[in-house]
Amino acid sequence: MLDERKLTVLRAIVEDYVSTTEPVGSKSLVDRHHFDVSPATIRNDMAVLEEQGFIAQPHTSAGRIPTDKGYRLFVDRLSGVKPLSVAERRAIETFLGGAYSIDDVVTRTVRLLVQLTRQVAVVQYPSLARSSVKQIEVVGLAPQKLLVVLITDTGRVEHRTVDLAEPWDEASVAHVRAVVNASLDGRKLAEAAGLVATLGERIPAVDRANANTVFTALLDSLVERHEEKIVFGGAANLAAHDFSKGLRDVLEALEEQVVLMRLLGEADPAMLTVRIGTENPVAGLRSTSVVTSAYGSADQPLAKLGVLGPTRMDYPGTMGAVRAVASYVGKILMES
Amino acid sequence: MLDERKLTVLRAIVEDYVSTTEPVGSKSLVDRHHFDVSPATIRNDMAVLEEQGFIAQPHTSAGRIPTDKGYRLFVDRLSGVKPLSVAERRAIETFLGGAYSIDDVVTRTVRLLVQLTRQVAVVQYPSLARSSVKQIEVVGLAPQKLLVVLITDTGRVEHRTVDLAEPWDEASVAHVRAVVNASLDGRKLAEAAGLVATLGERIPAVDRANANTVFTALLDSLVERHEEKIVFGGAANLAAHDFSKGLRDVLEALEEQVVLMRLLGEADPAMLTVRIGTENPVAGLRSTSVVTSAYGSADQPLAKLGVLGPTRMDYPGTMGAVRAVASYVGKILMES
DNA sequence: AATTAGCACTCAGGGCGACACAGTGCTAGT
DNA sequence: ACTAGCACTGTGTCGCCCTGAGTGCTAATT
Repeated sequence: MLDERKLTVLRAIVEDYVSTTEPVGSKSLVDRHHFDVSPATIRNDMAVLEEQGFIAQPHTSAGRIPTDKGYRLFVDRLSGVKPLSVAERRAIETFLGGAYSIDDVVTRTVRLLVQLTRQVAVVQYPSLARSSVKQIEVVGLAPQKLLVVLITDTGRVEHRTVDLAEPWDEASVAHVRAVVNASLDGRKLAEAAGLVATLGERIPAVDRANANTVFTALLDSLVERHEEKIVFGGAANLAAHDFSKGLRDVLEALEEQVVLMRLLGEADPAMLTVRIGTENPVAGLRSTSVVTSAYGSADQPLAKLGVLGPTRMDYPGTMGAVRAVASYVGKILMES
Repeated sequence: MLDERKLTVLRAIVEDYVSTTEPVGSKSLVDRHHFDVSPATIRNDMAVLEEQGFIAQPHTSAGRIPTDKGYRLFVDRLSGVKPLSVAERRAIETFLGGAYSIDDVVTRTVRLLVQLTRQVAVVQYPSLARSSVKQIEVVGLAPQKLLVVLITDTGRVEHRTVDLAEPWDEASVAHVRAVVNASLDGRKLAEAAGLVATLGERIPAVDRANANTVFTALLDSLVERHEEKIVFGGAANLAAHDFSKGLRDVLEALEEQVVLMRLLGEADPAMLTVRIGTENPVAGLRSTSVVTSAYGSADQPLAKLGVLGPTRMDYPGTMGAVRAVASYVGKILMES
């Protein structure tokens, strides 16, 4: 029922609308793309496409714009992923290569995606699930204040300050430090978290209270849901497209960690996923599309990242950028 | 030349305009505020105020709106700082009290200010200028990769991953660690930074190359301009006010660290400062006002924070919130 | 059966005039 | 020094017309 030409028409409509932002009519369609048929024929095709719900007209005498369903078909069957230019790939490589810590990798990735797509970038911190305890430091800061530092073999550093009920003394702290390092060194974080509870008994009764406070903080660091730490950037690009009223909602959504979680969370971890307009799980983002991908190795994804923009976006280009960046970020983080 | 009543009129205009968003006329002015004179008299006053540049009319037959100069006078002489309610103060205290690390303090502060003022909050990370080296860790992550961790006595933790030219061995790393800790422990960061250059000679020639790479990373952590790390939040609140075209510029400015630096940097560190509209150093923010304050102790400010909103903002309220939050944040951070 | 030409139809957008209205500035009077 | 009264001015809005883009339909053509 949708022959070859109708699909081509749909593709043309999507492409034109994305680049011009204006409803596209039969006439301009045959002009810009060298169709061998007359506008009237195209109109018939468009009527069918509209009936099927792939395109719609804002008002009677206007051209057509793609519906979410139309974009969906476009993404699924009518377009591929546009590979980046060699120059772009190289730029990504050198830019990300210069990162000197996880936080730096994440913020650079955001900037990179913003730059590449001129839209909003969303990047989730890499999961600590596969990390192991490398070293734990316990340092006295003040008479009743300690700092607990957790270092993982993946180069992550987590820390907590701890307020104690009673003053600490050097020997006890050293002992606590020795105990935790001896028991937890080399363990996976999850594993280590399980062991924390058993550590109390190795501490002399007098120091037990303080030690437990330390253990609590440590446990906190070990189980912290890093997946929930998500950063975004490029909000200024939203203002360019005229969300008019919706902008408020979009910005609000972006500032809610929980919302961002859902946004990335429900995407298939194995591949590039595209969520178009109303397909979106978040109410405030019904007028936007999101392209997401996991990064890390294929079988062991570390976390996700993505790009958000108006449903009228350059899907092939955005997908290309997201895929490339995800791939490089994964590489950078895995080689440690 | 500006008698008592004229000032009162100006105050009334500012207050009304801030709350209604609409130009205010002589009639509504005498209605809402119980002036004992007729609208005509007020009109004369307004004519004078306009002549002096404190108010303006968008078009001939509209009411008046305050100019930047008018807001300036309002802030300087016609209004005070509105203290927060007891409930609000308590909320601040408990909310910030729950923070468990510097990063946490900063992000909570942003959220707090956003909540309190319903505008955009900007918070600068506390300076490390007064911190001293507490401990330095050097940990091997991979054959040619190390992690350098710097812990300060103020509970800050900075880290860098280092890629080496040649593989490391345990003994050398231990030696490097011992050397840096022995030489730098207890030093102010600036001081320590100066000493790093002298450390090379204490390392055996064979390890010199690797050690220098470590030193570079360490130096980097020591001198990193933390003042330049600035976080903001509440962008959604911008959409509420109708910046129309300006919004783009404002968002762009907010995403530029450098711009934020200038924004906070040029404010008087000793007290609450208000920068109104065109007084603003940043071009894109000419339609906004910024209320900033330093936090930390009075003589030793740690950094600055502030709130940004449309020139038409509730100055007394915003100033109250900024002052209160700055005070509490300072308290939290200084008690360590 | 598919395509095309021709034509009537619809609707957003822009320009125009009329009107109401809010708010002003001025003048003359208290 | 204040006020009442009044003429004046510019915005916003409503209705109107017109234009132009783009459509859908029908009848003719391949």
